[in-house]
Amino acid sequence: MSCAQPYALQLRARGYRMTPQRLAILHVLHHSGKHLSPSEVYQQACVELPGLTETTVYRTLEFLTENGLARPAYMGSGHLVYEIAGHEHHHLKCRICGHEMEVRHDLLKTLYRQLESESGYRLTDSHVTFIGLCPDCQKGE
Amino acid sequence: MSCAQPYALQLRARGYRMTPQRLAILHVLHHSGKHLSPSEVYQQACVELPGLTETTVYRTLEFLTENGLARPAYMGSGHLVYEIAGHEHHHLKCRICGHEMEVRHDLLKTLYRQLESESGYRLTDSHVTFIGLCPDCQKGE
DNA sequence: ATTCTTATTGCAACTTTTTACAATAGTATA
DNA sequence: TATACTATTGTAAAAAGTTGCAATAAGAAT
Ligand SMILES: [Mn+2]
Ligand SMILES: [Mn+2]
Ligand SMILES: [Zn+2]
Ligand SMILES: [Zn+2]
Repeated sequence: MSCAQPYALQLRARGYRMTPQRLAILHVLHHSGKHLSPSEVYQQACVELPGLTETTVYRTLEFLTENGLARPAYMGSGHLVYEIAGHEHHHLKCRICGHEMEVRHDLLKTLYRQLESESGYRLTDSHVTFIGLCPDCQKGE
Repeated sequence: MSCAQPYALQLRARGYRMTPQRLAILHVLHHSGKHLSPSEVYQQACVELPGLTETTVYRTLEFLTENGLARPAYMGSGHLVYEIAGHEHHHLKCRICGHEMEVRHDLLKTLYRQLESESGYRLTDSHVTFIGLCPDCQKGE
């Protein structure tokens, strides 16, 4: 529960409240380190906070996303997964074995600048997942 | 219905069948040109083919995706939308007004090569959506 | 034209996700 | 510490999306 303080402050600064539900969900995301589906978040957070509902989990994940504490990732499974918002990164996933690796955001910096100057948009966010064949799975082709 | 021939051939070459359901759905995607949700596809295709079911629409959109005739896009709404698979492109969307524009795939070519050499993966696909503020919406900031 | 194989569909049941609204409970203020 | 304000939650119902299976029909073979 020691991870709570900074999150509480961030929320309060924006006029929102820290609640046992948000705390439990943040705790799960913070200590898991992995990508979790809403259902996985629900199951794990329920242990810490019995009575938590799935509705609240969905709402909270969206809320945390909007406030920069969580990040959704569309990994091609057709369903969103979530992770705690630490360093900004993207994903590269093997379409055969499912192996995932992170893509540093600075690899996209040049592209970002190029896009901004071409389009006139100011980029603030992106959903980026690359899919391919990992070195192992390329051998079996 | 004149758009059907090439699609039918592509499917048959892979051992699959062309059906009135697939034809109606392809027809909708082909002539819409826009991104459509499964529900929009269902409603429009139903006009051409009464009796079509939503189950079939979901299954067909996934089938067409796997076979390269349709492409899903995750536009940040939390729901997938689909479009006919023409030229390869990505998307840039304004988080305020929702305005969308296309991003040419060749802008990502350099990044693709860099990623492949860094990771050892062979890239085959990607889900890429950029989000930001369009020129108009930047003024109101 | 008829038969055969099996890919594809519709149906019904199920799971996942969203929504509306009244009850609850953070937190600021006195 | 008690009070007031309203953000947040749980409940129940609806909507969106998935799955298993028996019936159907596309297309190849005869
Ligand atoms: Mn990640
Ligand atoms: Mn598009
Ligand atoms: Zn692999
Ligand atoms: Zn805009």
